[in-house]
Parts: sequence; structure tokens; C-alpha cells
Amino acid sequence: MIDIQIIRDNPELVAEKSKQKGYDIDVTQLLGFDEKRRSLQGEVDALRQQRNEIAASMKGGKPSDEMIAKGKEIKDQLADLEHQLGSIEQEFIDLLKKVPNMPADDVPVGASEDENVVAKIVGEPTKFDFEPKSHADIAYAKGWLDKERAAKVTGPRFAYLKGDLVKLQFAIIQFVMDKLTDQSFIDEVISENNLSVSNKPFLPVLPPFMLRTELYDAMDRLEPRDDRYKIEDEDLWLQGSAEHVLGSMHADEVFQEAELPIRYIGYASSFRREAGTYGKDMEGIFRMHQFDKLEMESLGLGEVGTDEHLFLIAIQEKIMQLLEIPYQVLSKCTADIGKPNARGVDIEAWMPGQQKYRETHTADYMTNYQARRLKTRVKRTSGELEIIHTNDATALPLSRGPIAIIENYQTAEGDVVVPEALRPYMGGRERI
RNA sequence: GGAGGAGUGGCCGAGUUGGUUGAAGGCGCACGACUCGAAAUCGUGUAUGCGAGGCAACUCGUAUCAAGGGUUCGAAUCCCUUCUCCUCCGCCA
Repeated sequence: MIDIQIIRDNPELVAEKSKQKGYDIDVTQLLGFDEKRRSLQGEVDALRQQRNEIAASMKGGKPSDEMIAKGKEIKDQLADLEHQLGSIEQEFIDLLKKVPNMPADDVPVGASEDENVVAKIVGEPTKFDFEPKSHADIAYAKGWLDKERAAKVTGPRFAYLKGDLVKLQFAIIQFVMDKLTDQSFIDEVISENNLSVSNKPFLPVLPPFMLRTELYDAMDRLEPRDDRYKIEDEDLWLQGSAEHVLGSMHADEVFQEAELPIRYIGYASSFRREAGTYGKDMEGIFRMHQFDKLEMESLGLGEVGTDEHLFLIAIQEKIMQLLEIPYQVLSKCTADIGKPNARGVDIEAWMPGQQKYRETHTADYMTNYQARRLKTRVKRTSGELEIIHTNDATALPLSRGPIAIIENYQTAEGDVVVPEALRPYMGGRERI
């Protein structure tokens, strides 16, 4: 949720920037609710003051009939005003929640994902002296993939992964966990990119895969609900990303300044209904209802929020470089970054089977937009309380990461060469 | 799932025959004194949201004792619902 003060100070700018993200916000109406709310608050407070004064004068002795009558009168008036205040506050908050986070000034303005800007291309599309196959063809031939039985058990967009593909997945998990907890790796990324961020390594976390409605909503990731799985008879939803459970785990907490940043590397399965994508990306395991993902989450101070964002992107890139997968970095435009985002960057890996760059990573910087409703704050050494800033970014997705490896490392024989960086985690094997 | 107990400030912990309790005490933290410096000791201070006023330090009002609702002139204290934690029983990876 955005700070109402920003809207009071810059109503036109907020309307304009919201529009750039595709949200039509009636700022005048919102400010009207705000004003009404504040004046009612004043009236309610004044009445409560009267009530409290009467009650305080009662101490020890018994109240007179006159006092009780006066108290009852105030009580009735108060009930009426409090009711009014309650409904106006509800309208106010409902509308305020609809206001998206303001995009940072360097975010390209665009009306759809077509206007995302390619910021950087690293490596070149892999060349083959044979016709490269899709990951699905390779995986089926190797016996790594069974979607038919998954269709029987759970329906489309689910899969059983088997054999060396499973071992590859666990190798990737170990590799990424090792890197993100390694001090020298963190130091290297920071110095190579000239960043002024903490050099604290990441803490590995295996989170729960579900969360309550209230926290999901506070993260502002619950909508559109059509894309989420609800647990029947429980106030719980399956997460769409580890971000949702990692970001919300410190709700209602106050950090000491020295404790920040908090950096987590989480491993979790993510669940998406993929509403509205019927028939899209049906081959292989590119777009699944359930996929595992290594996700970075960072909670920190506002003044280093943008640098932290760049830091997470630098890690994403470094890992791709160590795996030697060609990729491009996309600066997402205003329409394509999420509602709570101030900035958003995607990494797209080269997928020889599709002859295209396809999205593998996202990095999101939310400023204090998410943490405001989560009530995650920091007590500065000066004693001031501030809302923290949140960043999240994919470390590596375990559906599309392996796809990129399989397709870029395939051989004419239909084998897959194991990236050198992963061999120590694959028993030294060079091919699978 | 059944029976019982409990949720108070950054943390621990008083306070439940309703009435100066935002809340004793301790820890922690901040500042100061002492010290070459530190520890120990002593002193002072130390919750947050909302509203109003002020450039500001801050002041005033109001709310908050798990959350929501109720009873009452008045609720941390009484009632209801929900959530969470603990103990025992049952079930179970």
C-alpha cells in the first residue's frame, strides 16, 4: 500500500503514474474520503474525551444518575459516529489499496510487455551443427519426463520428473545454495558490479508452501485470485512464489538497524493456475501448475533499496554466467512490472528448442509498498521508526533453468553435457 | 480430533471481586557520570497508530494489554467468536 501522504502531496503525479501502470485511480474521490475520514476522527476523539473525563471523575465513588444519563447520551452519539467512521475508513482503505506503487523514474513507460526494453545481451545464441531439439523431446527420449500419467493423476500442466533430470535439479539447488551462502561469492559480485550494499550472505530457508489470506493480501500478491489455488475449508492459499511466504514472515516485526539487511535464499514449490494461458507453452515443462524455484528475498533499508535490487540482478546474472547459459536482461516497462513494484527486471535465457529468449528470472523492487501493510519496520539508531524496503528475485527456476541447460547443452546424440559448474554436484559426470 | 492451561511494551514479567494502568519491577537499548579505556556501578531516558497544532524539537487529544465483536456511565480485567502457543490423550509421516 502506498503512503497516503504521497497522494496528498502529488495527486496529479500519482494519477499519471498509476495510469502508466494501467490503473485508473480516482484520486479526487480518494482524497475526499481522506478528508471526511479525518474530520470524523476529530469528532469521535472529542466525544471519547468527554466520555473519559466523566469516567475518570467517577473513581472511588458511585456515579450519580445524572452522570450515567450523560454517559448514555455520549455513548449513543459515539456509536453513531463510530459507525460512520468505520464505513468511511473502509471505503478509504479499499480505494487506497487499489493505488499501485509508483514506478521509479528510470522505468520505461509502456502500455504492454511489448514495450519492455532489452538492456543487455550476454553470450550469443548457442550454435549447433545439427538441428537442436526441444527440452521435451530430449527429456522424453531419456525417460526423464512423464506428463501422461500426471494428466491422469492431477490433470494438464503437471509432470513426473524422473532419473537424471531429478539429479540435475538437486545439483542446481546445491550449487545455488553453496554460492549464495559463500562469503567470497557475495564479495565478488559486489566488487565486480561496484555496488554499495552489505556483503552479508544469504540464509537458506525451506518455507511453508501456504499462507493465510490476510498476509497474502498484505503482500499484494493475492490478486488476481483466479491464478491462485485456495485450500478448501482453510483460510490458506498455495503460494505462487516463495516470495509470498518469505516476505510475509516478518510481518508485524521491528528490526534493529544493525540486523538489516535480512537476506534469504528460499527453496519452494510454487503453484499457479495459469488462468488465461490455455494452450500456451504446452510442450514439456515450460509452463506448469507446480514448479520449484530458488528465490531470493531481501528486507532492508530504503536508502540502499535500489542498490539491493541491482545486487540481486547481478547475482542472477553471475549464476547464469557460471552455468554458461546465454541470456538477455529486460528492463520491464511500467505496464509490465507488478502492482507493488517500483522497478522490475526480467532475465530471459536463450532456448534453442524455441529459437527465442524466454523468461527465466524476475527481480522485483517494491520500495516500502509491501512492508507498509505487513508492518515490517526498522528502528534506526537515531530512534526513528521506518518501514523497511523489500526486494525479491529468482535465483534460479527449476523448471526453466533445467530447460535452458538441456537445450543449450544438448549433443547430436541426444545427450546433455553437464555444465562444468554443476559437475561436482553430479558425481563428476560430464554427460547425462 | 478430545480434555485442560495460556496469550500484557524490543524481551521477561506484575496486574482479573471493572474506576488516575500506556500499564509496577527486571532485562535490553540510548545518553551522561566514573575510567587511560573497558567491565562493574550510579543517574536519566526509552511503545506505536491515528487526528490537531508547530519550520522543528515537541505539545495536546484519541486508540491499542493476541484479533474481532458484545455487556457497562466506565473493560487489560466480565461474555462470545476466531487465531496462536503449551500440557495430556488419540491418530499419524
